[in-house]
Amino acid sequence: MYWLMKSEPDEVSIDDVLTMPDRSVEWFGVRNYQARNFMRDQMQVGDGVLFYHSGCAEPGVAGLAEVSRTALPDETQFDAASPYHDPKATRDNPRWFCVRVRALQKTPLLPLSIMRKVPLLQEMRLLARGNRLSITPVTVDEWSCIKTLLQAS
DNA sequence: GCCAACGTTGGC
DNA sequence: GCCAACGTTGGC
Repeated sequence: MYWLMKSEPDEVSIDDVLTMPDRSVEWFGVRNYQARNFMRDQMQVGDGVLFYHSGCAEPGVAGLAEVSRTALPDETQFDAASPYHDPKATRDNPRWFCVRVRALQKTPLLPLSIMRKVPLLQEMRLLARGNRLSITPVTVDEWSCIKTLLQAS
């Protein structure tokens, strides 16, 4: 399957991940049940990932990545010092899970503003009115379209 | 900084 | 189970 995963570049950018060991990072900090369920129940090793920068001056797809490990409990939920701490989570009954994501390459930025204008992308979950999900599925057609756009730029 | 949209919480 | 209040997301 294919996914789009949002990250704030001030927190973890595509450049950051490319400098990490194995060029990969735990996708910690997701605290939304729908996004959690995608990671826990559906994401498989090898799934394609559009690495999206959000909450920044120019939001958009900034790189290509892949799922490199299926979901495990998100350690930050147990860490009282973490902003992602969840007092209701226990080791025996974890609430939050995260996959590991390996960056493959940085790409020229494909801005959200451009994606909104591409006819083939109009049905993207990302573009749906009021969408706030930080992880959204991407269809095969959308994936192909975006890869073409990235190569063209 | 604003604010629309949505998710979660908690009283009832 | 309802729903008002509140908090968060995230583009602009």
